[in-house]
Amino acid sequence: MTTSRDVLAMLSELVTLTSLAEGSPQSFKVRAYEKAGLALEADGRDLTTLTLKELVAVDGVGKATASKIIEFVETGSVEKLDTLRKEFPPEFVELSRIPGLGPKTLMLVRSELGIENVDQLKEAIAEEKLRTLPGLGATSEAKISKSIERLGLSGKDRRTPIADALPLAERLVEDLQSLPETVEVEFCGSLRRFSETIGDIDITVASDHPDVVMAHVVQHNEVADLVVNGATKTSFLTAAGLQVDVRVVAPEQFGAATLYFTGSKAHNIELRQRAIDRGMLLNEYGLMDASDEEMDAADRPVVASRTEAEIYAALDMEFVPPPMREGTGEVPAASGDGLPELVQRSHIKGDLHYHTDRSGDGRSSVEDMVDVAAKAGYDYLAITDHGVDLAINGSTAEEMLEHRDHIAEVAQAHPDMTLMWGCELNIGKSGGLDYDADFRALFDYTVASVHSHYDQTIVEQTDRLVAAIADPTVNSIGHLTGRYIGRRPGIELDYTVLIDALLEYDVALEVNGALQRLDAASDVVRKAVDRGVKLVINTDSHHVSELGRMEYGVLTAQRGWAPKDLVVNTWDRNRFLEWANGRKP
DNA sequence: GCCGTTTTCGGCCCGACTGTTTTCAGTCG
Repeated sequence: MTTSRDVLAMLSELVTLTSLAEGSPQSFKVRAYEKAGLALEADGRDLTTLTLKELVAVDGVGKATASKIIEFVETGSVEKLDTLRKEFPPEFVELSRIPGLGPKTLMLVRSELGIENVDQLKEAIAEEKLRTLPGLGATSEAKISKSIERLGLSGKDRRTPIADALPLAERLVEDLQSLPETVEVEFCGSLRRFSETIGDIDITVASDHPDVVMAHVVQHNEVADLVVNGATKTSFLTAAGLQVDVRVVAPEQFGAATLYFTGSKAHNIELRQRAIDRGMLLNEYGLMDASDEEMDAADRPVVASRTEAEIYAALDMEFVPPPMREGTGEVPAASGDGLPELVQRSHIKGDLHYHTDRSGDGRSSVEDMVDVAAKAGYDYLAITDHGVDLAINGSTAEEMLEHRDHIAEVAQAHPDMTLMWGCELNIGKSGGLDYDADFRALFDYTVASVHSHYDQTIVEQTDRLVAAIADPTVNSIGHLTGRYIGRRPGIELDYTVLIDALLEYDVALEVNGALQRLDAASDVVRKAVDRGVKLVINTDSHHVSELGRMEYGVLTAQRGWAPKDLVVNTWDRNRFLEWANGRKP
């Protein structure tokens, strides 16, 4: 059966192969496919059910792309794609993954040397044949040779989980900040947009002394291999094969630079188009008045450049928070009807998925966990240690009752905070939950989550979740798919059915702030938000050091366009408690 | 391939770095 994901994969392959055929990834045809793919992904509807007319109605999708999608859904293949596949077999396409080897050079080595795969390319390099081609020399040959060696270890399509990239980026920013010549530093790119996997780390430095900053970067102990080293830009690979790009700009250009390097590419293109429509030019150095076309680019009067906020304002737009900058409707929204009132970290009034050492995997005492929550300024807190079904980590009914008394004691020391005795229920293979229904009903608050049986069909998994959602003792669904980003994919679900159930039973969907999880994922959050599903942002803390995850959960929710009012733990205490008690049998 | 207060053609975001040239093409983001 063809799915939306298959359609998007088909378009993605069309992008790859067409950029070879056109000789440039910047070709307008390639960009058109790319744009159509992004637009359809953001659309969220089941692409296999849309008519030609409905497809063409999507901004960025024309008749040609729409016809290909219909052809694909009806026949399982696309003639144009089949033709391209014959021209560019997989082993040849594999060559395009080599960094530094673009479509032009690729077609040159194919036509001149008959190279069709990596082995033949290696052979040609060994025989020093590449350097004989026009535009190439011994240096290029050596560079390509090196790129082949690290193929798969680094480069174009290797993604790093955010949990690995964020700590490194924070260390690098801190290090660069310590230079006296540095005015400001920020990591940008997909990391700042809080994408769950990162292609490379982009760092923008504001300084009047780019030479000092570049010299400092080159000698940094994280540098395993220098890729690029210019006057204002240095790129290097870490020992783990992650690429880091550092760019230096003048302090008065910092806003334009961070805006540009944060992207996304699609967001930037829309902003630049908006600038052009207003007789201006937007690049990484600023927003310039371009009404005098004769004028040298360098002489154009700067309209805004110091901060991102000034640039958005000069483009007659609301400020767009980085997590929303994906080119999925945020530019028109920020220029017209307005962005939603996004949830912010400062709105959060409580954590509702929170462990203590009552759980086998908890590592801090009730006293300490409650203490740090109180210091974080929360009005309410649900202690949700594991239920009995999670054998190693869970607690029996008797242990849970003792735990309740313990929590009540600790609560006396925190009169300003409502402390709830809760539970993280385990969703069994077919949707069963811990204890019996009467006992479950005793808890002040529950979060139900999947911890096992990851290998069932999408229908079985969806049924299992719906069964849990329908149970009147369940307040929320925790880490929806059980994924670990980059390590374990998580269960597959029918989101239409899932969202219907969440709405019907008024159960909140968790956005789990653990960096390895960020579950529900931002695209699922956006689907849920569109339908008005209630959300809850939690840390799933198991230790007093993990409360910072709330920020990560908030950023993920922002990527899903989550408005404050749909997030139940932004509500004041009475409103929240009324909702939480609403389902009690 | 897509799009249209210049609507069926002629535009389409913008710049740094590198290696090869000696003014620029290719690649990348």
